[in-house]
Amino acid sequence: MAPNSRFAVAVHVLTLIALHKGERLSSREVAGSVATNPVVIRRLLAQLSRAGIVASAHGALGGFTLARPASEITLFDAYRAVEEGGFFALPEKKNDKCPVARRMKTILDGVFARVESKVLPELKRTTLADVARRLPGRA
Amino acid sequence: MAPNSRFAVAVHVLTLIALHKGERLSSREVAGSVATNPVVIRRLLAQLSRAGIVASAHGALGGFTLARPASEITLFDAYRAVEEGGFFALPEKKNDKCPVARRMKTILDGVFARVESKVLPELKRTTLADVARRLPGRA
DNA sequence: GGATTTGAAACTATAATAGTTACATTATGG
DNA sequence: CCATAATGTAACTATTATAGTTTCAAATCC
Repeated sequence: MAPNSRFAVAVHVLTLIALHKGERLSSREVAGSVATNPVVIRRLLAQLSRAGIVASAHGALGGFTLARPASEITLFDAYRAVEEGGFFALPEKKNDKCPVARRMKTILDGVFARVESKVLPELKRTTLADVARRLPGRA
Repeated sequence: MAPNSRFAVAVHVLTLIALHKGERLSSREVAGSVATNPVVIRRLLAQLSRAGIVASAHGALGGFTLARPASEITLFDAYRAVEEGGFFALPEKKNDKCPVARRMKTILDGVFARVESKVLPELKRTTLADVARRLPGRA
C-alpha cells in the first residue's frame, strides 16, 4: 500500500470484513482486494484486533471477523487503532536559547488540539455500517 | 527538522518574522531558532514566498519580511502553501476486479472531504497575529 | 497427520524528506 | 568597482518511516 494510507486501508479492510458477515476472511483474501501482501494485512489487522475491533481465529478455516456489529464501530475507532500520532507533527529539535522556539511547542499544541477537536467528532459520527451501506451486497 | 513537521515549522518561522516587524530576517537567523540548516529554511520560505505570504530581498541586508500584516495571514494560508496533500492519503494500488476496492476511493473521498470541511475553517480562524500575541515582544 | 491459517520476527526495498555542499545572481556600501 | 553578504536553486547524501518479503512456530480443522 502507499505510504501514509494506513487509515484508508483500514477502512477498506474493515468494510470488506463487514460485508462478509458470518464468514471468516483470511488475510490472503483481504490482501487480494487491497493488492498487497498478506503479512501487511495481518500486521494491520493485528492493530485492529488489539483495539478490540476485529477477532481472529487460528488454523484452517481461520480468519477475521468483526468483534462487534458494524453499526457500533466508528471511523474514529479505526483511526485511533492504526494511527498513533495526531494530524500534525511537532519538530523534535529547537534552539532553547530562542524565546520564540521555547514557547512554540505550547502554542502549536493548542492549535493542533483545537483542530483535532473538530475532526474527531466527525470521525465518530460515521460508522462502518454507514460505509458498508454504500456498497453492493457482497464483495 | 522532523519529518512531517513542515506546517509546524512554517508557523514557527512566520511568527519569528512577524515579531521582527520592520526588519529583514536572514535564513541563517531563522535557521538558528529552528535548529536546522539555512537552505532548508530558504526552501520553506520559497514556498511561502510563491504563495504571497512573505517577501524576500536579495543581496547584503537581504532577508525576509511578511508580505502583508500578520492579522491578514491565517494558518490555513500557511498550511496550503507548504502541505500539498490532504490529511489522509489514498492507496495508489487496488484490485480492480474487487467491487469493494473499486468503490472505496469514492467513499473515502467523501469521508475525507467531510473531515477537511471541519478542519479548514478552524485553520482560517487563527491568524499569525493571534499566535504572535502569545509571545514576548521580540525574539 | 496433513492442510491451512494466524502471529511474529527478521530482513530488504522503497519513498519521502531533511540536511549538506556548492555556486550563480543580486544587492549594499565604502 | 570591489568586497561582502544575502537569496535561489541544483545536485547530492543521509535519515527515517513504512511497505513488502521470507520464514517459521503455534493453532485449528478434518
